[in-house]
Amino acid sequence: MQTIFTGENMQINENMPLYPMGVAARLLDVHPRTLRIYEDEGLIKPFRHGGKRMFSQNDIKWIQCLRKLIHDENLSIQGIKMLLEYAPCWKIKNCPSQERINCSVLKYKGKKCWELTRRSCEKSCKNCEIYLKENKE
Amino acid sequence: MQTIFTGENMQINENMPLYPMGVAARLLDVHPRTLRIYEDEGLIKPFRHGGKRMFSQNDIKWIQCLRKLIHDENLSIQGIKMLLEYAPCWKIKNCPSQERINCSVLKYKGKKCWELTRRSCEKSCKNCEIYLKENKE
DNA sequence: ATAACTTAACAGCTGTAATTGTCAACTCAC
DNA sequence: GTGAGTTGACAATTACAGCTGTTAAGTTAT
Repeated sequence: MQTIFTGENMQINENMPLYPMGVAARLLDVHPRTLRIYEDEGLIKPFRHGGKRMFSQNDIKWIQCLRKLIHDENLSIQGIKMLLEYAPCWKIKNCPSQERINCSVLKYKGKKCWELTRRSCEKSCKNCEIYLKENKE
Repeated sequence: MQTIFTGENMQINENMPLYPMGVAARLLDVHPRTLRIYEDEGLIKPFRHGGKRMFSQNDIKWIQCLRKLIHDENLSIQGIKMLLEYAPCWKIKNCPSQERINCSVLKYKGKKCWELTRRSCEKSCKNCEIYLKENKE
């Protein structure tokens, strides 16, 4: 059984590309088509393994946020795209603090954080005010 | 013939409450109901003369912007409301400069400028970078 | 007191954005 | 080379936000 992880002693984290399209769609209870549309719109940027999309746990959580914005907050996709040019996602969503803890997207600072390479994002978040606040105790 | 303007030697300007509901609706080619909905949503704030709404020329122009955002840019009302918390209207619309000149909303700086009392808005706009840029020659 | 407007509050209509469905062609593991 | 799952590109469906229509009651001007 070969895995796509080639690293040695790699620890599992939220940014690893774990789920192929079908699994991600089932986890989110949406049609795979929907996820492809989100990608076309630039709202998500899953990894690619060969030609195939691979979704991380953070991708899943971000997509859950997206769907809340669309369905609970009545934002249009176009509106979300514009909002993301002015504010990072956690400001837009304004999740209650309970929910914030579960939403790891919040730990990353900057616009369109999911578009950053995970590695650089992971490094810089140590200095992120949100990250520090969430982890001070 | 009594007018609602009590001032002496008042000059006509874009912020005067000139149009009652029916006229405004006809100017904008929408149902009066629609304008009341915009107000309920907090997107416009027409003057009141007694109980009756009175719309200024700037109100009309701002509503035209609103309708473009909704119909041409596919923003939801909820999306516009959220966007206005992060950026002034002219940044959201990103009108071509030709259009900007016609849209006097652009001359006023600050969030939700149409919610400010016109008087204070008029005063502060002299220092507004946008206003200065538009009027430097 | 009449006419022409307004108001708020109900419900009904409609366009379309968001989502789903289907297809043939392809990758890849075993 | 078979099966399970993917890809992109077509179209069909559907849920609902935005808008309109209608009503009865209230102003205001003449």
